[in-house]
Parts: sequence; C-alpha cells; structure tokens
Amino acid sequence: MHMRNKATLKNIANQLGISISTVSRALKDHPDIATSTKKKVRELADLMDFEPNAFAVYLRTNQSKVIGVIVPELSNFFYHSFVTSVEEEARKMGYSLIILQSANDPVVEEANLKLCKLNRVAGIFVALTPETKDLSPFDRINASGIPILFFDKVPDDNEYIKVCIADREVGKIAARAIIESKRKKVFALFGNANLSITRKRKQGLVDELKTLSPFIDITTLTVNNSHDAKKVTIDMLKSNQRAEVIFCMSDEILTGVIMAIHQSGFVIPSDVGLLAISNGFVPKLMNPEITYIETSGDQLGRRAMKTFGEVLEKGITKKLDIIESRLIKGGSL
Amino acid sequence: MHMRNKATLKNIANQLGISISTVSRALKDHPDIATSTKKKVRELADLMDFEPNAFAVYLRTNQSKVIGVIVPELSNFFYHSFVTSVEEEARKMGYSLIILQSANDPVVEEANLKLCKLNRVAGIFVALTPETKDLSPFDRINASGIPILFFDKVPDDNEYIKVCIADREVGKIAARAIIESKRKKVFALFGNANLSITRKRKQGLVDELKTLSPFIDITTLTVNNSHDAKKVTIDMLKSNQRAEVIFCMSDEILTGVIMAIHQSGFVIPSDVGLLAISNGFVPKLMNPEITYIETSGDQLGRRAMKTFGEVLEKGITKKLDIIESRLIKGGSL
DNA sequence: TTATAAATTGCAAAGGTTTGCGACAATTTT
DNA sequence: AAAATTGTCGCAAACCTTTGCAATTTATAA
Repeated sequence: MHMRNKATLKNIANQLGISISTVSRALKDHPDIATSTKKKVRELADLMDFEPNAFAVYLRTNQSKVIGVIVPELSNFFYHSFVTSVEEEARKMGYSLIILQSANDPVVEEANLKLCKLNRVAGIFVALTPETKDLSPFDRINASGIPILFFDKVPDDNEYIKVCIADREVGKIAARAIIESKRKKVFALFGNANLSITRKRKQGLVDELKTLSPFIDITTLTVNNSHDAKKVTIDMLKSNQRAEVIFCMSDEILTGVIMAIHQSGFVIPSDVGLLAISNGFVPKLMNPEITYIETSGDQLGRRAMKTFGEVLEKGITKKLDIIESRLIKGGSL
Repeated sequence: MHMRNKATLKNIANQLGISISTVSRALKDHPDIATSTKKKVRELADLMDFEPNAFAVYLRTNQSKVIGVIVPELSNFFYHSFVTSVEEEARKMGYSLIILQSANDPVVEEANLKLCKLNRVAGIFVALTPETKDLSPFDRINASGIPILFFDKVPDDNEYIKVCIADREVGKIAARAIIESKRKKVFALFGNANLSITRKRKQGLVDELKTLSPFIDITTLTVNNSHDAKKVTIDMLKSNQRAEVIFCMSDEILTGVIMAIHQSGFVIPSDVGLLAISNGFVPKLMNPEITYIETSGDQLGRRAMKTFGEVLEKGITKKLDIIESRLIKGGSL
C-alpha cells in the first residue's frame, strides 16, 4: 500500500484547490478565513490525519515545544518524582521533556546544556551539580533567549529564576523534632557543602538547635554518597561516642545510615533515633516508620512548571519560589 | 554587544566567499572538497562556534537524533534504572531521549506514541501497559519507518524486536530457592495477568515448584499495585492460612508486602519468609536483607541500546534478546 | 452609481541544511 | 594538439511551515 500523499499543508491545499497559506490559517482558526473554508479544511485535515511537521514549525518559529530538564541523577527519589510531575504538567501544556543527567559532573552538565541549546528548547530546568562553580554557561544560554529555571540545587545569586524547598525552615523543623524527642547527642549527616541547599539546611538545624537548647551536643559531618554515609555511621556507632539521634539531610544519606544501623545490630528507636529529610518512600518502608520532614519532588515539579508558564508569558527573569514542608511522624524518634 | 552574524552555513560561506554547499561538504569531510578549503572552513566554523541547526537537518533528512522512551511509570526502580542506563549509552551514540510515561493507561500510551511520531524520533523503546490489547498503533508506527523496540513488558508475538528478562527462568530460580528453604506453604503475588512477563514468571515458578516438589501448597494472587499487595497480605497474615513464604514478582509488590508484614507485627524470616524479583535496592535496605532474584534495569537498558544500534545499522525487524538473572541471597528465607 | 471599507484569499520570502547534477579548470591520456 | 579524465566547486531544488503584504471579491456607505 503506497501512501500517495503525505499529510502536509501543501497536499491539503492542492486537493482543495486553495493556497497553502489559507490552509495554514484555517487550521489555526485565523479570523481572516471564512467559516466555510475552515470547515472544509478541517474535515480534510482530519481525514488525512494531518499533524504539522514539528521540525518545519521549529525551523520557522525557532522555538520548540520541548523543555530540557537537567538533574544530577535520575536514580534519586527526589529528582525522580520531580521529573515525573513536571512531565505530567508539561504534557498538559503541550510540552515534551528532554531529560538529561549530569551525573554530578559539571563537564557533563555543560554538554547537556549545549544539547538543550542545539535542540532549541523552550526552556531549561536545572538542578545544579555540587561541583558547579562557573555559572557563565548558564548566563550565555539565558542571554541567547532560552529561559533557565533552577530548582532544588540553585545558585545563591538572586539574579535567576529559582524554585526550591524552604531549606532553612526544613532544618529548623528537624531541630524542633529533635528537641521534642529529648535526645541530646546528635549526629547530623549532610551532602556536598558547595550546595546552598546543604548550607541552608545545616544552618537551619544548627542555629535552631543552639537557640532552643543551648547545651545540645551536635556533630555534623559531610558525606559524598550513600556508601560514605554508611561507613561513617558504622564507625560512629561502634565508637564510645554513640549518638542518640542521627539526622540525614537526604534520602541517599538515609539509605546508607539505615544499612549501617542494621549491620551494626542496633535497633531503632531504642538504641538510636533517626530523623531524615525525605520524600517519604524509604521512611514508610521501614519498621518502625522513620520520622521525616517531607520534601516533595512532586510539589516542586508542579510549582516549577507553573512558574515556567509565568516566565514564558510575562518574560520574568528573576523570581524566588519557595515551597514549605512539614514533619511526618513515624516511630524512629 | 550585538551578535552580527549567526553561526550558519550561509554566513560562513559569505565570509569565505564560497558557496553554502561547499561549506556544508567541507564540514562533513566530503572527498570532493580540497583539503585547503576544508581547513579554512573548519577554522572559521570553530571560531564562530558553529553547530548545525538541528531542526533544519531534521527537516531535510526527516530523521532526528532523538529516541523516544515510553515506560508505564518512572517511579519504578526498574524503569528508572533502565532509563538511566539507556540515557548514558544513548549519549555516547549521539542520541538524546524523550522520556514519556504512559501511567499504565493505553490511551496515554497511544498519545505518547503520537508525540514520538510528531517529533520524528529515530526509534521508540516501549514497555507495554498491562492494559494494552491493540498493537495496531505500534504496527502503524513501524510501518511508517520508525523502529520500535519493546523491552520488559513485551508483546507475545515474535514479529517484533524485543529485549527482556528471562522471565520463565527467573520464576524457576525462585522456585528452587523456595524448595531449598524447605518452606512448604507459598503465597505468591503477581502483577497484571495480561502481561506476558507476569504469565511467564508465574508459569516458571509454578511449574518448577510442582515438578520438583509435587506436594507443595501454593496460592497465587494477582494484585494491581503496592497498595493492593499490602491489603491482601495483611488479610492473609491474619487468617489461619498463614503462608510460610511470600513471593513477590516485582518491587512494587514487594514494598506493599513489606509494609503489610511490619504492620501485622510479624518478623522476617522467623514468622514468614520473603522472596522477590527485584533490582536489589529495597531488599538491601531491609533487615535482614531480602533474598531476591536480580533483574537489572541497567543491564536491560544497555542491551536495548546495543540492539537498537544493530536495528539501525542492519535494518533488522525482529529479534528476541534475553537477559539472564541470578539469585542474591539475603536473610529473608 | 461610485467611492470606501471589510472580508477573504493568495503570493512569495524566509528559516538552515542537504544533495543531485552540471560547470569549469587542471591534469593526464591518446 | 585534441580528447578524456580528474579534482573542485556552485546552482538550485527540496524539506514544510509561517507570515507580511498585496490582491481580489463582496458588502456598505455616500
């Protein structure tokens, strides 16, 4: 079965004996076109299963309906759920996603940025790599007219569009939960210190702890990944400095800590308390469930997409959007 | 600073006083072009930071360097790791990914398919929805020249390109592990029965169990999601028909079962044994670690991308690629 | 009835690249 | 010295859509 006619504007025009431009306008309900013409065109277009050639449109308008999303890694609950919900929202607005992972490497991150530019994306969502120092590639992209929206791992500078968790507040919530638990000796694990998200969470936790309960004993530590977290926790647990409560600033750290506690033969919460910042998946899987401060990628994603809508409409170039979170009580404290 | 010239073939040609076609050919090392010319062109192109306009190329060649990936949902470890590794491999081959979720809805699945077609993807990777009965949309896409590669959740029909887990064998491995554990009363939970993956795993498990240990007592049940799995497990546990071992055919089911066991106050493995098909993330998080048969999305992803390479090169239209798996012993049996 | 406005439609260029084919000059072969 | 070959390069069409502007027809006002 040889398809005689591809579904293009030209073919529709030929078959109807009218011009391409009329077809084009009819299809997008342009007021210039007579209702009767519109009807004819639409009917034939439907019949032929016409879909405008996306590339031709992009080429002409120089704007695609694709959003680039760059995350450190997809194998992370938080980004995961972020991407999922962005995808859902984007679809509703007629956008598709190009999802890219920077694998925590600024070089890959820049390559991804380039890829986005190559694909003339309508915009880019970025969660920064911990190692990213130089923001000039982002500035260049911005200058070339592609809006960039930073989420979660955002730059300090306020000259950008940012959507993030109320990180300092999250730290404070954690502090209050710890104080309420009456535990005094805290072992707090944080991710890469370059990230403002890390600094803010730590600051929130430490400040609030010190303010509300001055003589609390807190040890903070920086770890690079789940494996690191496991190691330092095992060491801590077998030392004579065993903490009464362990705080984990992320799911990745949390999984390491859980394995460490299990492996060391300790029991939650009687031997050691546990508190995390998480989206809840892992906490709810444990027995007892782990108390956590919820940071929902879903919510962040939806908000990001909404903000992106505003950016496109109103051409905003700077904005700070903050999402609140709350304590979900399990039995680990 | 106003950018006077965009980096296009035309501009390069103008500045060098040669034609567009010569520039185009020079840049792709066409033998017709003199070495000296190539050198000049390349130098200026580098200087101008020239990148061919992807859309123009696509429009002309009608082929993009983008692969569509359609999964039931991204919030599933397995697909997750699949996507991650496909992305890595794809990048190496110069491809990008459009990732789409069908949310287990055939309607969305078809819409996604359409989106892929719209974007003239070079190929599509699909894990079928459990509800997908009608494969004709896929056939149509295939007929239009876009190769489709099914993975994990694949159609029965052998007229397609398929990359999947050795599902029957996985079931058999599970059976042998159960027999070795000496537990007799089995409660086995499976996902949607429409899926060949489900049927095969179940068949493998049941057949091998019956063959090797004829008088074993096995109850199989179909559940739709994690929540369902939790519910039926709780019911089972509180009945007087409590099983000695629970088998979960997926991570999703496993998480529900774990929560059920916790909530019912039973202990693994003394009260009840547990065995799952999983990628290992959840199993290794538990205490004791859960014994599982490993099905790695990573591996599947890499294999899929490799197969896709062959498909493009050699124009294969049918192939069955099977990945073996193995038992990882934890302490849950 | 004629001039003016409004409603429709078409022309043609533009967007950047690829590619078959022809043009021209330099070189080699008869 | 004429003919054939080889090496370089340019012309122009094609891919499909969008859009400013001109052209045409029809309705309205003077």
